[in-house]
Amino acid sequence: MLESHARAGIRNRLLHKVALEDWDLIGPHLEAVTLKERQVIEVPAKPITHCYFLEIGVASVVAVDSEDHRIEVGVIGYEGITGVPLIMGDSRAQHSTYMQIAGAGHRIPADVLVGAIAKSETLRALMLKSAQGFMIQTAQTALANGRAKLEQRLARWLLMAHDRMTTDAVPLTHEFLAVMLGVRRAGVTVAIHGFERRGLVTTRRGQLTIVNRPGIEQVAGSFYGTPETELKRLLGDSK
Amino acid sequence: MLESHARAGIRNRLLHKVALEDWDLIGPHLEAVTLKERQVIEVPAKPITHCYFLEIGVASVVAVDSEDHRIEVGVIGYEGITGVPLIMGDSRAQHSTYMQIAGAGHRIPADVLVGAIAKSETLRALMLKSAQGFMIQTAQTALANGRAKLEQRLARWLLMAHDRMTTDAVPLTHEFLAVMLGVRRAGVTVAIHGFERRGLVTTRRGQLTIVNRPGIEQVAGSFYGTPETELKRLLGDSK
DNA sequence: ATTTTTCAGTACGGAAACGCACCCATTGCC
DNA sequence: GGCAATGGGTGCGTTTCCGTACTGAAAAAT
Repeated sequence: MLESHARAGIRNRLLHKVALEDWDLIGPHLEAVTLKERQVIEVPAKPITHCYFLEIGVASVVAVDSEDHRIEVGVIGYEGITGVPLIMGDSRAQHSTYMQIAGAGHRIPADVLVGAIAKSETLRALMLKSAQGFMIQTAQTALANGRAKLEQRLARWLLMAHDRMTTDAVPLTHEFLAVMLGVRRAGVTVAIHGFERRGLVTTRRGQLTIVNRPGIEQVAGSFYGTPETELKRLLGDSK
Repeated sequence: MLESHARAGIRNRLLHKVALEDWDLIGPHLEAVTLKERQVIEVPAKPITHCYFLEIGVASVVAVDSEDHRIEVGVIGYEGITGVPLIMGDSRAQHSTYMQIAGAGHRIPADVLVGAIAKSETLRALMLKSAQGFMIQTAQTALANGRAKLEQRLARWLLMAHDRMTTDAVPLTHEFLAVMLGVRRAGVTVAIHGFERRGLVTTRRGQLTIVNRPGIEQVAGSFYGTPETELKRLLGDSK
């Protein structure tokens, strides 16, 4: 549980934006948690038990179909909340959600959040805008998947992860990057080499460090940026 | 405006599900409209003026970026409503929305719908579930764009359009199919030939007729079906 | 310290789709 | 009926990425 005065230490942008009047609905029910790499947060078709306000780390939302095709449809970090379907009135997870980069945050029981959203119009509006932000991200992912080259998609992903991290070191294997982008592992390896050669990143086994972010942004081009800009608009760019 | 007793003639599934108690918020404000091919419904970054409950026809929601890359992220027909961002508390359109297949329906002024959603919890829940359904569709599109072959994506699109049509004739040029799928026009032409050779469709200039739907479903495989199943679950399969 | 596992590097043939470009057929228009 | 515009068919070289698979290096396990 999180005391009212503890709000100052909150890094999660969404929690930050919870109105003072709404805080009693949320704050007392938050449970601080640490989240390991690959820790499962939601399983497709299973009820959502908790929603996570991340402080640190990156969660990956991955769509899976009946033939086991899978691809990431969005990432969630300190800017948002997991369990979007819950906000939409659906108690079940549609996608697989798990920590891609270990972190920490606060979680709230699903039923508490649902109740809070039902009670407070302002809280509901906030959550809905966050969900809308995620929707935009998913749409942009659809665009990138359909039209961007592997290299551009990789750049986009690195930038989105970087936005949600406090260091430049991305602790991920090529294998996992490949799963998220829906491409071959070897394809990722080759693309990273290209980045390395151009001085955009450095690599170590199981880790990649962002060296030249503007350079990566240039590679991603217009495939990166829209969801980020739109989220700022939705949640207000003030602070 | 639509009289209360006229509800029986409504084909739109969402309107159908509007509770009797909520009907006064909606019904009196509906305006019957016919919608031509390519008629614009929403323009990116512009305010949404009306939401459309389609009866007939198919609307296409297309994501566009600053470098003019574009791809369809979802379709809307008699099962839903346009203007999803409005339901999420956002007054501006994120994507380009226009009629892909001409039709008709009822529209409601944006502010009226927003007001109605604010007033009625049940109406809000209904609209949110519809939005959630669209979100699932977008996620599935991201999956298909990333992992499916052109042929599978084409099959998927045809099935989704067919679901929303009353005939088997899809009045579309290869050019437009190509835009929606984010591929070359010539690529669509070749893929359609393949379908034709296998007796799945027949074609005429500017038109394609679905002959063997099960065959097309087989081509699409698991890339088709999830959003459809989930929408049924969300809106209840009763009736 | 040795074994086992995981991860990254690399290669190669092939499939899928692209960019471009040209031509013909159908349709709409004056 | 003749002309312009639109839509469809086709070809070709090229790019991108896949499937598969083998290897060595680094890390983890015993």
